[in-house]
Amino acid sequence: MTESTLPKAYDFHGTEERIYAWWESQGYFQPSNDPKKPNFDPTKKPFVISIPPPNVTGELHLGHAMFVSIEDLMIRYHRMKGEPTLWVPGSDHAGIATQLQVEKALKNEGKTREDIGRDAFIERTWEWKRKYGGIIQKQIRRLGASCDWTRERFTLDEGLSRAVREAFVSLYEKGLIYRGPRLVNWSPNLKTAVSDLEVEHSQEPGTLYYFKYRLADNPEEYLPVATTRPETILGDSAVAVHPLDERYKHYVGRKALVPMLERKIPIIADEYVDREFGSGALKITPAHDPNDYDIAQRHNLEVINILNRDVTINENGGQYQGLDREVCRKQIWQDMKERGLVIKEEPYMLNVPRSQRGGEIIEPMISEQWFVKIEPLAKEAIAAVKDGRIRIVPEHFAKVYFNWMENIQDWCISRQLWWGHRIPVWYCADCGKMTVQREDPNACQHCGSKNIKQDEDVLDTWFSSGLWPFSTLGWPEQTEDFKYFYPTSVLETGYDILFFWVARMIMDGLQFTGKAPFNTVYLHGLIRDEHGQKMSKTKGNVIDPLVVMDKLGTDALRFTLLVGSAPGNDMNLSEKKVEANRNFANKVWNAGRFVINAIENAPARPEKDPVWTPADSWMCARLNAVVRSVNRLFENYQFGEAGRQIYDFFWGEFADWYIEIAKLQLREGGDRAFYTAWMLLRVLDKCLRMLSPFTPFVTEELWGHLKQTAQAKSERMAPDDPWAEALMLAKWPESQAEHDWENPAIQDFVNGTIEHSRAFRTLKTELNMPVNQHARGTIIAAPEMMAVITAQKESIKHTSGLDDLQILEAIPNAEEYKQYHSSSIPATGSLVFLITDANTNDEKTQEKLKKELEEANSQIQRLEKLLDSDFANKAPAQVVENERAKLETYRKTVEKLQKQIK
RNA sequence: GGGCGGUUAGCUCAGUUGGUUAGAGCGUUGCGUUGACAUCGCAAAGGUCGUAGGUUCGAGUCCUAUACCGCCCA
Repeated sequence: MTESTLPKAYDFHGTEERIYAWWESQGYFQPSNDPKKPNFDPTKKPFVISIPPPNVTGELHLGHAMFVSIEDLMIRYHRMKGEPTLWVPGSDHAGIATQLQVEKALKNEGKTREDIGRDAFIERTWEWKRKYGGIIQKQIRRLGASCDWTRERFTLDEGLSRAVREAFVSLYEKGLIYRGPRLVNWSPNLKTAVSDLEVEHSQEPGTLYYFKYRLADNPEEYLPVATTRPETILGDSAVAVHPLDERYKHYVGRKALVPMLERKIPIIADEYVDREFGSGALKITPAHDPNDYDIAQRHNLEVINILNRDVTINENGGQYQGLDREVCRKQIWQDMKERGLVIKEEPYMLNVPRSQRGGEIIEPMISEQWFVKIEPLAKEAIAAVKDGRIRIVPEHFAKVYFNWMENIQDWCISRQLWWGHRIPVWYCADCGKMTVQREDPNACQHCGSKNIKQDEDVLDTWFSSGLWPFSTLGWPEQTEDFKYFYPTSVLETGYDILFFWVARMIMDGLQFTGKAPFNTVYLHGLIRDEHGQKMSKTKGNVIDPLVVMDKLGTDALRFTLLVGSAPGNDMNLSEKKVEANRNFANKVWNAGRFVINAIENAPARPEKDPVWTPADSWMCARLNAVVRSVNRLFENYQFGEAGRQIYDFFWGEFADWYIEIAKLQLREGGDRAFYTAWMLLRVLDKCLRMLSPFTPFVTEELWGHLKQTAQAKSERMAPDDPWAEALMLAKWPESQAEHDWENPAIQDFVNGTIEHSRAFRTLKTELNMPVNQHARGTIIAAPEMMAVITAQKESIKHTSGLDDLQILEAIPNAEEYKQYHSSSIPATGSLVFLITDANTNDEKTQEKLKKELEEANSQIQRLEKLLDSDFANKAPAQVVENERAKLETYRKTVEKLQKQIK
C-alpha cells in the first residue's frame, strides 16, 4: 500500500478487530518460553501478571479499562524486551453479586431460591454464568489485552476449588481457622454475614433518645441513659458509667431494671464510657454493638441476642417478639413514654453502618460464623513489605497498608449463600464432632458414623481471590507453570481493593507458598468525571468505555487512561481528553503516511557515507534522549510521564520540525534524500516501538505498512533494530550512553532553526501576515553564532516561510533597516528583520522593541546581581557558566536593540 | 478520634535526585487550507505554584506550622 492508497485518516474501525485476531491466532500472547513446550529454558526469568479477576457476569467499566491498559502496557513492554511474558486472565464467581442476579431472575418467575432448592439453584447459576460469563472477556479483548487466553481460569473451576479446599483445611489444621458465635455484620437483605470491609459508614441525621434506667432496689431512683436505637434496650445486659464519674459512683455494683422487661442487670464502671457524651451513662448491648461487645468481654456480661435473621425481634424481646426492628423501635418508645420512663429526644448525627452492596442498614448481631485468625498472617505480611520483598508503588500506600495491617481484626469468611465454595466441614449427628478435610468424606473421621452433614455456608469470594496468583498457576499441585511462573512479578490494581484483595493475597501467598506472591504492587487511582465527581448512574455522569471505543478508538482511550494520571492518583476523565488522543493516533498515522511516501520515492541505497545536516543530527540526538528518558521512566513505573514524553517528542519535534525540514532535504534527491528517508524511518520506527504498549493497534498497523514499504525498497532501508514478524514482538529500544556530539547538536538546531523561525513567524503574525505570504528576512547574528546559523540557512528560510534570507554580523545600512519590523532573540543575541515593501517599523514596533529592551535590561540587572552574589562561588561551575553566557547574550541584545530604537 | 493524600494558567492536570524566565491538553483571541494530517498548521493572551515561616548561593520541588478540599480506617 502506498501513501496514496492509505486512507487520509486512521480508521480504527477497520483495524482493531483484524489486528487482534491476527495476534491471537499467531500465538503472540503466549509466553515465548513455555514450560509446556519443547526447548523450554527454566533459567530465563519470566515476567508475570495475574489479572484482577472481574466478576464473571459483570460488564466492562472504566475501572476494568484502566487496569487492562496499565497491565497490558507492562506486559507488552516486557515482552518487547525479550522476557518470557505471561499475563494470566480469568474471572471471579462474585458470590453475592452473581447470586443476586440469579435470584432476581427467579423472582420474575415468582420463585425464590428456597423454592427450587440448593442443587437446582446452583445449576441455574452455572447456566447464568455460561450465558453471561463470556461478555466481559470479549470486552477485555477489545481493549487489546494481550493475555494468554489458553490459561484462562475461573475461581469456581475444578483446580481453583481444590486450591480453596487446601487453603481452608491447612489453615484449620494450623489452628488459624475457627468457628464460633461472634458479633458480625449482618446484612438483612442478603441474609448473610459480611466482613468489616464490606460495611460502609455514613453520617445521617437521627435522634438521640434519653430515658430512665431505674434502680432495682429503689425504682424511684434512676440513671439517665441515651441511645440512638431504643429497640436494643431489650438486649441490654448492663449499664456502664465512668469509674471517676462522681455523679454515678454510688450506683456502681447495684442493679438496674431493663425498661418494659423488668430484667435486672448490673451497673458497672468502665473507662470506655465518655462522661461528656449524652448523660454520661451508657447502656450495654453486647449482642448488637461492637464496642458494647468488647466491654461485655471484659466484664463477663451476658450476651443477649434479640434479633432473628430477618431482623425481627426474637423470643428475648418479650412482648415485642415478632416485630420488625424499626417497628419495635417506635413501639417500645411509645410504651416507655406511657410509663413515664422517657426523658427527652434530641436530633443527633448518626454514624450508620450500611452494606457496601445494596446500601441497607447493617445490623451488628451475634452469629455462629467461621473466622480466620488473622494476626499471625498479618505479621508476616507486614514484614514482607517492610523488608522490601514486596515494593508498593506509589510508596505512600505502604503506610496505608501498615496502618490497616497493624489494626486488623479476624476475618469472617462464612457467608450464608449458595453460590461459592462450600465450607469443607462436616458435622456428625452422632458424636457431634467436625470432620474437616480435603476430600469429601463418607463418614465421620471421629466415630465413623455415616450420619454427617456438610456445613451449609460458602466462603467469602475474597477467600478464593486471595489465592489467585498461585491457584491460577496450578497450586496446590507443583505444576510446571507454578514452578516456573510463580512468584509473579507485578500485581496491578486500584487502591480501593488494597485491603480486600492485595493484602489478603500477600498473607495467603506467604502462608501457603512461603513466598511473596509478587515483588511489586502497582496501585492506580479511581476514575472520576471531568470535574472530579464520582461517576454514578444517578448523577448520569458515567462514561461507558465501550461507547468511547466505538466513537474514538481503543488506542485513544488507552492512551488517555495511561497518560492522564500518575500512579495512585485519581484521574478525571472526559470525552474531550480521549478526543485529543484520537487526534494523536491520527497524527501518528499521517506522519507515517508521509514517511512511507518518502521511502517510496527515495533512492534504494546511498552512493557515499552520510553527511548529516544540523536537522538530522538534532533529530538523532533528541531521539536518543527521549529513548533514554522513556526507559528511565518505565523502570520507575512512571508510565504516564513516559507516554507524555513520546507524545511531545513525536508531535512537537518530529512532526512539527523534522518532517518539515525533511521535505526540503528530500527534494535534494540523491544521498540526501536517501539518508533523510532513512532518518525518518529510524525515528518513526523507534517511536512506534515505544508507543506500541500504549496504542498497540494504530502502531501495529502502521508499522506493518512501514516494514513492507521499506523492505520493498532495499535492505539498506532498515531500522536500527531488525524487523520482526510483528511490532508487538519487535525489540524494545534500549538506552544508549549519551555521545559528546548530542548536546551541541541539540543546542545548535534549537538556537539556529527553531529560535529564528519562531521569531520570523511571530513578526509575520504581528503584521497580520499569513505564514506563507512572501517576505524576506535578515538576521543580525552574534559573531559566535554566525557559523551555526549560516549552516541552517535553508531550514530557517523554509520553516519561516521566507523567500530570501540574509545572515549578517552587523546592520549594513542603519537608516534603511530602521524602517523594518524587527525583534530580538535573547537566547542567541540575534536581531531579526522582516523585510517588506511597506514601511513597517511603526509605533507598534517601536513600542515592542522598547519593551524588549526593558526586559533585557532587567535581566541584565538580575544576572549581574546573581553573579555578584555567593552564587558565583558556591554553585557548580557549569551552572554559573550558563548564567554568565546568558548575561553576555542579553548585553549583545541590548546593544542591537538600542540601535534600532528611533 | 487515628492515618493518608491534594492545593500549579479559565477548566483538567504534568512537573527525575533542589539549579535560577514553571509546561501540556482543552477552552479563548487572531491568522491560515491543492502537496502527511482541518482528527491540521502558525501565533498570542493567561500563573506572586493555598498561606506563613525555615534550610540553602538557589525552593513548585526539602523541613515546620496553618487553612481549605478529598479519601481510608475506627
